[in-house]
Amino acid sequence: MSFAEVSVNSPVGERQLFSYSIPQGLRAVPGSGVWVSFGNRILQGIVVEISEFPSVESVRPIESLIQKEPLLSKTQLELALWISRYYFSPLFAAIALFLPPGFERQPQMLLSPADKTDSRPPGLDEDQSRFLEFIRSQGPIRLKHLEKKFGKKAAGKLASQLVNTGMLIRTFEFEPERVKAKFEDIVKLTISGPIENVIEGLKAKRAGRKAALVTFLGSQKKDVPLVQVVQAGFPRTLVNSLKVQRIIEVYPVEIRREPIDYSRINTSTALKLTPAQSVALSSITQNLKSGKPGVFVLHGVTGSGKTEVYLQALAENFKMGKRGIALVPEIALTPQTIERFASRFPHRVAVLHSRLSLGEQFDQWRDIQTGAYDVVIGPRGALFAPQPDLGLIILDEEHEWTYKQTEQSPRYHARTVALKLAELTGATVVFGSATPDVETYYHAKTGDYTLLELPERLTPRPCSPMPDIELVDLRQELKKGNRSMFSEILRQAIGQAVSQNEQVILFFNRRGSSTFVQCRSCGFVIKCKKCQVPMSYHSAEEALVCHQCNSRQPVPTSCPRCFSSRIKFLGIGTQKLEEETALGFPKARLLRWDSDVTRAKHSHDEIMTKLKTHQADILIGTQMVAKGLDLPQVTLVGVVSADTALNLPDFRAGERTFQLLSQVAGRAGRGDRPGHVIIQTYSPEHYAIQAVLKGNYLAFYKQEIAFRQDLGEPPFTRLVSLTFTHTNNSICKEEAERLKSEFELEIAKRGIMDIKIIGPAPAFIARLRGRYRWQMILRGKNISRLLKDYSIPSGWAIDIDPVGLN
DNA sequence: AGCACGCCGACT
DNA sequence: GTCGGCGTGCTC
Repeated sequence: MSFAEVSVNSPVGERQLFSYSIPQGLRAVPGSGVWVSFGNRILQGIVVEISEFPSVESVRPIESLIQKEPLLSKTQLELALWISRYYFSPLFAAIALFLPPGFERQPQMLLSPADKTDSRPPGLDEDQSRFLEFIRSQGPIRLKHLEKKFGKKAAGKLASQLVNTGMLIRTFEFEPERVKAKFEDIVKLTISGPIENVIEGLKAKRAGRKAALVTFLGSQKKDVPLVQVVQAGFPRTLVNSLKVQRIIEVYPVEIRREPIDYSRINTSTALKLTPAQSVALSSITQNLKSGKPGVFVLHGVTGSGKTEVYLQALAENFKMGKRGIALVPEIALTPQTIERFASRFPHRVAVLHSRLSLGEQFDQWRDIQTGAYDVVIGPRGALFAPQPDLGLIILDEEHEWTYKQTEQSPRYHARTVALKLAELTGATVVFGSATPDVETYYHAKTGDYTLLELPERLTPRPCSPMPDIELVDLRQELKKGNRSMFSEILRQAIGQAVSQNEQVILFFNRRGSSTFVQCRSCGFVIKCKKCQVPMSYHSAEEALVCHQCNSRQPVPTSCPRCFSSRIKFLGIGTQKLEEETALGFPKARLLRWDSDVTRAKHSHDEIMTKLKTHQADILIGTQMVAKGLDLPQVTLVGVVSADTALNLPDFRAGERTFQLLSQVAGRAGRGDRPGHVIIQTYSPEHYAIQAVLKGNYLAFYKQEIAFRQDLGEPPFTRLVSLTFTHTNNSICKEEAERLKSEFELEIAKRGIMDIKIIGPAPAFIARLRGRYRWQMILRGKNISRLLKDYSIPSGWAIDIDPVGLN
């Protein structure tokens, strides 16, 4: 007798596995999806292991298998267990990453009347009677519907009262299956002997249309889908009557919903590589051949041909009978990349992302599992595709923060998980970027990863060198009395570009823009005296708050450094920028692009089309415009204020600024006219901005890594962020402080030396959806020693190796 | 999540 | 005295 240890789809706190007996004849193996009873409900679960002895005395049996084949492979299960341990996430949440799209189904409570009689039992109050009568008139009904009619709280209460008195019966049912395989009817001729005989026979019976249909079918090389038959003008009834006559047969065939439209894509072949590309490719290929895991950092500026290296490495990988996964930061912004993959490997590229219909996702997933695709491309979640024989994992633009999942547990980083997956499968990993993450580059420098450099920009057109970049010191502009958002230089450049029928991008970083306070005369930013982090303005309190130590100070009326009274919140948004641009350049056609605009589903494509067909002259936008736009007619990029990202209370602010500005700069001069970039800033001397000016990653890296070492930030330490949320601010604060002292006690008890607790303080996003948020950061080399065997109290969200401000 | 158990305030 | 508020703990 053996038992199944099952991870159930229910928030079960500390307990991760539950033992169930395996009924005779039921083939449950690790990875099997099962239905199990749990409390009074039936839930989905995944068998994690088979054990000789159950963990408790009395166990219940597995109800049934969800499907015959296991849903997770051994490797996937192992990776899920690792993710759950490393990121302190519930096991099922980690397992769910690997499940087919639409798999998860929640149980729903169903209420039905206990008897058919219309008897009115005594002792019911008005609400109860009304509730009961309603259900009796409707028949069995979902609690969800009743909640809509009676209110969530009232419905739940009335339901349990009436169940307890025996008036109602409570059962559970599952949401209907959300996706199914799609079938298509195919028409097939089933005649023996020469087709002419049949046609003649039909004609003799004056069945001209039937004869025509048979002729049509006979003229086709293959069996014909019913839709095509109907399209050709043969009515369905005609097909049916031929079917009755046994002249044809209609059979269903499962069809693939394929998201890539190949009708618009031309096949491409491998390009000739530059010497640097060849070196990079051959060292990746060598590793592929060795079958050992290896990690490469492909560092190359925009346009240096990283994608070509990916494509040829994938081709080498296929030659060895292996498959690959290629991750991109955001699918919506990388249609060109997908097209390049699809044109090189026609019908061998799968895409997986949430914008596909569930049906498309499901079909892609299943076809990937059967080995139909040589490469899967998608955002971070594509890493969990059931790609067999994995040999190569690519992360394009590996520095992008979208690779970190932040909103939902497990808060994993695709880069970290990719390394673990490679370790388990023996796959080769390639991290590509023009501005590698400082931590990644550090590992490359110290020899943990292999560094591959692509120094030169490929110049297919005779004159498209790197754009020239110009800094504008906004303090000087103010001295000259220019208070507008445009410096004189930028204003002139925009005017000139527009008059020459060229396109302009104005980049404006809105995030956190209204939270810090800066002197517009000398550029001084008010920072916390203890933490040296920019302080955030809180309008509710009329105060400046440090988001690291929670210290406060009043909003000053004059600059503490130069005593100017022009001290301001930098609270300008894209809308205001749009207004000012419209006023300054009345003839130019403007287009605004930020998250407010692109929330609508197809607006992205609309904007791209408008830009490509030059229906707009000036594009105004936030971070989105920095990525992946390949617009040859853009000659000028203006960065309205480079300082917003620089002044976020985050140690990665400098890195973020460097990455963003480098990316934005790369948008200019992609056509045959040279590009020009103008960056407006109050801190022109800042090393991150200076490095952008010189286009020198290494200079930035050296400075940044020195700072990280001095301040004891990653990669020299590790961070863990803990956030507690509550509707009541003081309860929230209290709990945060309670956990801090608990940690301090634990640190002392375990004798750990090098952990620093930062905070607790209100999180950068101090209030979200009506709930207050308090945060504390653990920083140190040995955080795992503290968190090992430590159970995080409920209500806390834990983020291991956090990125950005949350 | 759902549900039971259990302990304190406003009612017959 | 009781009904019911929601805090805590359990589900193989």
